[in-house]
Amino acid sequence: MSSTIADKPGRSRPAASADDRPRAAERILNSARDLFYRQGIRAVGVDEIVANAGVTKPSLYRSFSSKDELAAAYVRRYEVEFWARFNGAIGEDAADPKAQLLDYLDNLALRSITPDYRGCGISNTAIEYPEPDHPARLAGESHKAKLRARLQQIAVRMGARDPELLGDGLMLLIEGAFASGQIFHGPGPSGNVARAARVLIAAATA
Amino acid sequence: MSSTIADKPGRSRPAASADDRPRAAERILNSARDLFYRQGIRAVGVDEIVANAGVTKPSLYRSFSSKDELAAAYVRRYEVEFWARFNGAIGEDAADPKAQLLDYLDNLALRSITPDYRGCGISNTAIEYPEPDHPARLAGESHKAKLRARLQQIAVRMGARDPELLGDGLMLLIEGAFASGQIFHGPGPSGNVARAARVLIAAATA
DNA sequence: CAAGCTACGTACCGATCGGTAACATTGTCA
DNA sequence: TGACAATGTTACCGATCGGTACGTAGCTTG
Repeated sequence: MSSTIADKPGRSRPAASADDRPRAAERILNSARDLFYRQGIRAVGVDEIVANAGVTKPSLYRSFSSKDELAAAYVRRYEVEFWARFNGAIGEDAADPKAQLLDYLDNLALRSITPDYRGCGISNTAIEYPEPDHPARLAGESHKAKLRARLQQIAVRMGARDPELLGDGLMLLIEGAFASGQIFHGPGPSGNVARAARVLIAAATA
Repeated sequence: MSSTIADKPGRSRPAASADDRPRAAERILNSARDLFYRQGIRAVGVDEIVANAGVTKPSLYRSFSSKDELAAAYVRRYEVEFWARFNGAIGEDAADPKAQLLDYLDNLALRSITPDYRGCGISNTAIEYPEPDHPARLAGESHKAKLRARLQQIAVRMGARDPELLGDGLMLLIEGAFASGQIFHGPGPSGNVARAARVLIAAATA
């Protein structure tokens, strides 16, 4: 996958040390994931990342060529987690895509009204980095294009008259929940994302 | 309004110079508005702001106590511009709130698919500053609460059966357009925001 | 054992960050 | 003319930024 992360070195197990604690690169990416998601990428310095990971700075730059590349690795990893959750709720061969999508949205609604909710790490990253050639943004754009296509495909399987319109409507609701979920304190508009989607789906498939 | 900005000093016109060029505080806020919106707040240094404004750093700190306060002033100013646009499309006493809201959304759809679209400066700011007591975030949260209430009020006037649900659905679509409009390159999901809203409104008022 | 390699740490770099102190200049008004 | 408000000028501060040169511990293999 990502050539940025050191994979099997010479032969057999290198096993960093006698203990089986994860290798530096993985600890760094774990640390970056938490800090980037919670505070934003620009708000977190590389010193904080390595301190939180229990490693030192050169270890970071041996596995990642720059902070920008680490941010891109963070986005790619976030995408894996996203699809795990999404596909966990909505199987590719779902018998009832509508019910499964609404399951996902119910879950999103619940998460989005928790106090420390921070929305989608990928959307947030794209907002932090408008430069069109930033590696993290490029990874994020590719992910969002996949999600849009996937929602359109689900709309087809739900029998929508205009699948592009329904897919985009669902995409807007989801992105809206990502954003407003981290702006409102108590239960905000994102708490109604599943209900709004239900209305949209019903109207689009009636 | 904002006590951060120097307002009428002694009496009559102070008029900084013989020329009628805007005062330093206003030039700085103009400069910050453009740079913050286009690049994000954390990405822009105060040196760049003052250079772009044609003033010097001490002038900035005479009118704004910190960069964070300047960011808050930027949000408040952005809010004024937002309501000018919104209320320009949707009068408080609109005869046909549905048509006027769809007008606004048509316009939003058009803007959101332009190449350099950067979404809502206030949403972006809230995403950049998750700290709950940051002055710019506080100003942004207050604005979004007002917008939510306004959309709910419009939903009432449209005769929605469940105005909170319709208002929140519209809010999610709008925030979704803000976000995805700056993620997708060509025409993305945000291009369908007005159509999706039309479907939602029709179903909610049928 | 000694070479060689991998994985890591110590210490440091120049640049930039937000912010300030002290003083000079200009225009307005009384 | 003299006080005042507003801005510019210059130089500086400590902190933090992303990034790196270089040394070293420990395992593996001849």
